[in-house]
Amino acid sequence: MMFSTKAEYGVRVMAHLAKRDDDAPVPLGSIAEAEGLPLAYLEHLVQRLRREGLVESRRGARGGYSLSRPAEAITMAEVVRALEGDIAPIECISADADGRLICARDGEVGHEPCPTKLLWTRVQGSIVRTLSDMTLADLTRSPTPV
Amino acid sequence: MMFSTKAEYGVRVMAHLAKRDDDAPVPLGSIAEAEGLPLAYLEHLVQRLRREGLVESRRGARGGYSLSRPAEAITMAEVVRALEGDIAPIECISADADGRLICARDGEVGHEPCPTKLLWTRVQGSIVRTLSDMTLADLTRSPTPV
DNA sequence: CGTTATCCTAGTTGCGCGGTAGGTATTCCA
DNA sequence: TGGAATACCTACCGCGCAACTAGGATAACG
Repeated sequence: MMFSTKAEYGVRVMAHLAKRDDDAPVPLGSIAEAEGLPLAYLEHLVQRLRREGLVESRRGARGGYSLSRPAEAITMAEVVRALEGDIAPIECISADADGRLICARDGEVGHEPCPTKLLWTRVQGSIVRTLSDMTLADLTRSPTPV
Repeated sequence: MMFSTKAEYGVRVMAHLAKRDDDAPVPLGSIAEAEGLPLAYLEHLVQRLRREGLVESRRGARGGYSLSRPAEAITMAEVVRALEGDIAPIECISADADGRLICARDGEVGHEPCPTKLLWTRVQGSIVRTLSDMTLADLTRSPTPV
């Protein structure tokens, strides 16, 4: 597998929130119970989502979490990136500030650019593209139209 | 990162072999030295490639490895799958014998199919598609035409 | 004030990645 | 015919990180 359970669980939490799009916050405990996931662990994940501005929290009794934007305005690329960090197929590929892809192996051995760079940048591009083309709202519009 | 160094190193070995497409086998030691990678580790990786029929070996002095097919006939999907195992974005998504994608969470909680399945199957599809559309020969045709 | 919740910091545990080590089998060449 | 040179095989290992758990502090509501 390529993404960890951070992405798996975190996406399920977001999908859960997207279904209840009334503004009332949902306590994480009820999500954990409904999804069968450990609450203490979800707390870590949802903090990442909050720091990236994808969810808002209300503390105290009758508190909980809610989406900070309508589901149509949240791309899955944002969600996954918040949970997993930068999306790169392998270690040596990363994006600089401008989003341009750089390969750590380039110029390492002295001669031409790393021949495998082409492969990994294409893979990276296709992953990011499909994640960016999909919003949270698309997840709620099941049952799965493939 | 999503793929381990198995894929990274293994692809580099294959790319190395693709450049020398004269039929003489290349000893792994020379590849390890040229690429700056540990020989003993590469031996494990190249065994996976051999068991999947992607490379052929000749033992003994003047032995080594060579591609078992022309580079144009080896897709990167085959290479990566030989090295990493089945390609799945997360644990709960896997392919059955017919290549149909199944989600381990489906029907787990009792109600509707897992709403996140749509996301992960799309990601899986896009990864496999880009890996399948590319052959080893494409890697040798650098310098990187993006 | 007590209950319900988020928030924060620290552990803990198991496992798999990224190797090493050492030996055996096979083939070429002088 | 006997080394070299190579592939092949099995076993082992250390360390980092994923996947949690624990326990408390803080805040809001009734």
